[in-house]
Amino acid sequence: MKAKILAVVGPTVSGKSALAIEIAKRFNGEIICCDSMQIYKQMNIGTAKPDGEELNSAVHHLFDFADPKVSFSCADYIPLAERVVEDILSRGKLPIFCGGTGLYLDRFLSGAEFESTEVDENFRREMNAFALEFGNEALHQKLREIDPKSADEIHPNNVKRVIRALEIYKTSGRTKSEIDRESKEFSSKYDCLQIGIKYEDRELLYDRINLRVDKMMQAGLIDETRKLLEAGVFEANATAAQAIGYKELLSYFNNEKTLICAVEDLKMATRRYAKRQMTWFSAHGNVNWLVADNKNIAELVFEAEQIIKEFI
RNA sequence: GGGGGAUUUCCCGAGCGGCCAAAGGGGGCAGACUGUAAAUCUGUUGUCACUGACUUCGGUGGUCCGAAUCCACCAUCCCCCA
Repeated sequence: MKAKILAVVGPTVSGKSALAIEIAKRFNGEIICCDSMQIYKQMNIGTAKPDGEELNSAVHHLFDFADPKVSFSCADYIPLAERVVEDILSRGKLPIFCGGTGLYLDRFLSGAEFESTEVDENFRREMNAFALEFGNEALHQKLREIDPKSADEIHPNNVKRVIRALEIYKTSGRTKSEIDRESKEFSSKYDCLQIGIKYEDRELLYDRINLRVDKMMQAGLIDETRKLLEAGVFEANATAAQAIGYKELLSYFNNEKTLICAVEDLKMATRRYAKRQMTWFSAHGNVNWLVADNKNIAELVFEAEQIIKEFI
């Protein structure tokens, strides 16, 4: 019998955090961050991290602990999440993943053991230079020679992925497609019920995004960005520097854009992100969708409760 | 009052007689995603009965076998001279 766990997923701004807290209260649960950006310290406003009051209303794990200057990846996340889940289960509580980073959850639930394929920054730089000089197709051809299956699956223009596939071969001596195939043989140690929040009316979701961004600005996103800038987060080229919110405001600091334009960019980037998340979640995992249009939190909680009761 | 330049598909912007439903970019929409994922990449974007037809390039009328492209007038905007 596999241990039962929960995950609250969905696009940004859909109300996952609030729902997860209510579920935690009702089912003796503890929340685990499944968001690639809320894990970082010093990034509170821009990542819409749960605030003090929310953090007090349920136990939260893996939020606000990583140094934004240090690169953190999915690979780092998995073992940490594993440890936290086991800890929560050992205390007889219900682990509840909450967050919009579909890849992290997906990789965690796959149960696959990770190969010790390392990151090789020099190799990445070298390959990038190669692609710049000889073209994306030439780089892709290199991949085709060692791993035709991956070459078929990765578009030549997706240089980042092509390089990663090459890097896997270089550091592990095995091809990406081989490792992928083996990883499929693993199955999850957990029985995870995924609850998703979605808005059928896109306008509604986009209105929420715009409102949230305006609130972030009022709450001091500019100052928070300035502090990250001064701390050198953006030069570090770390994962945290990719976070939506800060990088858009950078063009304002550099006098490339007016503040109004930068904020518009931020809203747009958030909308696109939300769309990518919806695409991901509708294609991965078995999500039980709750339609949030015109519903208040109490109604959503009630619907979620029904589904969870049946699951548990 | 006189002279010059503009007006293109949701936006910016190429085109300057046929190969134009109209380059390119942005945005929109859809999708992919297995150790960088709030990242990266792909497709699509006038309408339809969609290997073809129809309507579009400020407006109206011309020239021509044929016009977004040439001419005339009108409208709006910009610049220069007074």
